[in-house]
Amino acid sequence: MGEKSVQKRKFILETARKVFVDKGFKKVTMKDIVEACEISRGGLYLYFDNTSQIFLEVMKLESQEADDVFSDSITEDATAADILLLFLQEQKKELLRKNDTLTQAIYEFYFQNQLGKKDNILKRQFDSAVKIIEKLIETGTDNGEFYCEDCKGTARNIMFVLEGLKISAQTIGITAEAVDREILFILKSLGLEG
Amino acid sequence: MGEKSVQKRKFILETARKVFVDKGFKKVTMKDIVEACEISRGGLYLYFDNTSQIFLEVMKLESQEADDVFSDSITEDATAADILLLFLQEQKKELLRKNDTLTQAIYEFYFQNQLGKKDNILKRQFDSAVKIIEKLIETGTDNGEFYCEDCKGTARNIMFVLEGLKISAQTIGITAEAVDREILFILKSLGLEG
Amino acid sequence: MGEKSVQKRKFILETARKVFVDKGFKKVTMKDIVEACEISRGGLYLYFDNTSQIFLEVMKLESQEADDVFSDSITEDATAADILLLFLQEQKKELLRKNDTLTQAIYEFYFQNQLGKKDNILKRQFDSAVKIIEKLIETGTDNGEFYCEDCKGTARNIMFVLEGLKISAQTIGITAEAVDREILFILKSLGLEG
Amino acid sequence: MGEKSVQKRKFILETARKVFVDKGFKKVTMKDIVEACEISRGGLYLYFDNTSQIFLEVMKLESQEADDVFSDSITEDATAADILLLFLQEQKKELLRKNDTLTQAIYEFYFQNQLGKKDNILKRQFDSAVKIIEKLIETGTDNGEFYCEDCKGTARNIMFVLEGLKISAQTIGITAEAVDREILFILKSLGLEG
DNA sequence: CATGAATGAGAGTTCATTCAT
DNA sequence: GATGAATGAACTCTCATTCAT
Repeated sequence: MGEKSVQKRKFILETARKVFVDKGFKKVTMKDIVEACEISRGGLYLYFDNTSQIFLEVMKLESQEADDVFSDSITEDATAADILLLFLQEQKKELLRKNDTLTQAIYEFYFQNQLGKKDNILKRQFDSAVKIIEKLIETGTDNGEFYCEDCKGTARNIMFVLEGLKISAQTIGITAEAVDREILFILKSLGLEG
Repeated sequence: MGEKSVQKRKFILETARKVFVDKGFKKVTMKDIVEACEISRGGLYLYFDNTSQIFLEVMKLESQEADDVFSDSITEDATAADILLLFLQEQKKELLRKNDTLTQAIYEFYFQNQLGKKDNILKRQFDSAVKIIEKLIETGTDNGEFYCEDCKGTARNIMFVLEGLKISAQTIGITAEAVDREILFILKSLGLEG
Repeated sequence: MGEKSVQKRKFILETARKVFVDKGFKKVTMKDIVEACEISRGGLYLYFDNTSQIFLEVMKLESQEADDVFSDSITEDATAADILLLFLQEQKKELLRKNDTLTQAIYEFYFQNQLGKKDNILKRQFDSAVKIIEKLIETGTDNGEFYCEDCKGTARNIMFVLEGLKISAQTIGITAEAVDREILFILKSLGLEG
Repeated sequence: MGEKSVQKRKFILETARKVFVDKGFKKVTMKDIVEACEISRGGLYLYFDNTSQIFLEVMKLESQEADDVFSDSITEDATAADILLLFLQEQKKELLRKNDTLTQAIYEFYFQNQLGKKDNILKRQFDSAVKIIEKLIETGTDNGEFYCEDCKGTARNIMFVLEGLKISAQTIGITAEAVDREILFILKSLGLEG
């Protein structure tokens, strides 16, 4: 595949992302993507076979970029509490951002595609997030910033709460205040005052 | 609509439930339900106009039955801790029951139908569950069974964790052990040993 | 058929008439009529087999009533010119009455049902109208009210103009002024000043 | 849409025309046209959305061709009487041509689609025909070919008679002799002997 | 006589996918 | 590589008509 096609491939994925954000996963047809990209019907098939394949690639791109953002935000002189707070604020932003998230599409995708454990990007992301938070809490506890008996358990608890908030945001709706309340609850349980 | 059709209506809803359990919400067509019920194409339309309507009715039935089960389990001589434990065990069972749950379909349904706050059964259920748990924790705290500073906050936290577990079960998959671990974590935070 | 069924039959025809006025002929389904009559689906079939049959009967009723109205209007002391004028005014009213006419339905019906010459109520009505007008003109000419060389030809001409106005009213639309203009033109050609 | 599809588009319209001639307007389904064209179900939808759209285009084509025929027939040395006679003979042919006319379909179409005054091809055609006839009669009167007091009125009268004949041909049926009779009547009223 | 549940044919419409150019 | 016309399967929905009660 030449330089040109790499460009086009990327263009398709970026455009498709918008479509998925708008419509979720299942509702999106190859036709939708063709039209959004303003390419030919057959043209899309030169690059991708179906919407699942496209979506997987979109998620790959997405998670790379997310990682980059996260890495950047960890600076030398930030305390564990700072970073945890930052992380939670990021999550809050994501949660409440109704109109520029793949969240719904991702859930739908995993509903449809029971890919088991392999290739489950979502699971990898969840597990790695747990580890990072655990590390943070450990560090913070060692520094005397937090108080925590079961760091791993707490990390997991935090992640499940966040998942719960995320899905609630998509189904029953959730206010900024409700998110704040939950974050505060977490912080208090770590002995912080938010 | 006579006695007979009430029966048939119920039969359709029960059959449709199975279809939704199998396929989620979006994938289900009127044709799927027609075939599952072994009735005629037009016959289904005598009772329901579209899959959304059917699904709403299925959920209504479902939540009535769930309420019944729950009410029954609250006996005179059960302690708050007993009931809370029972509730969590029920949730665990539901969580792990992969092949007989509407969970996925429900999520999909609410993705598609942004019904706002009215008619959102899910929200009503969530809120009422929070209240019940709060009450339980209060009672338990008064009785000296638990220790808890912020009963409402804890109740909410529990529910969000459960939501997080539920969606995780549907997307990244979750083991019985993982659920136990989270339940234990909750109980410990209440000063119980599970 | 008992007294009761005769009543019901008539009720159905009267209700069906309204439906045909509203929707024309082709668009009307047995279901439409069932619903308008608020009777059972099967019930309608006890009286009529299809919409064509119903429509024919509606027309029969209609033409009986129209004849009655017309007969009544011919009084002893009316001049030929009076009666002709009256007839033309009646036609004008009918033409412009957009929302209580079977006209459209009748045309549609005859489009669909090429019943040849037998049973063609429309043709019978047309021919008899020509005869009546011819008679009127003859009488009027004898009385010196009109001037006319070819009475039969004039009568036919008048009827075709009226047909042309009727169909135009249903297709390209027509104003009261346009109808008046045509009536005046006819009267002038008879040596009258309208 | 390339060169090729323009051809196909035209092919579809021509084939659809035959279907409309056969069946009128309302009865015609997309399926009918698909089958007549021997193309695929989806194929037709690439070109047209529904039968109304197709019919409008068929009429457009039709009226273009009709205009061409008419223009051709007006030669340098023809007298007004010649042209008027020719026009009436054309109309007669059209009237009596039972099996190759869109007439019925056109009426049905305008029954269904109360397009008001805009886009009403029929009205435009009627009005323009009136003007042409008026001009002819004026010219003929100036030349001493005809005698006529109210040229515009006469032109309108002729057109309404023709409309009346046209609809009568479709509903009550009409013979060649009847048409001749009416044409003769018109010509006589212009002082011609036909 | 009357009801209305039930059936099944058939119309409209949309897309994934292919393939000649 | 790229196009977009073409196909056909699949879905939704509506009714005429029948028939057990």
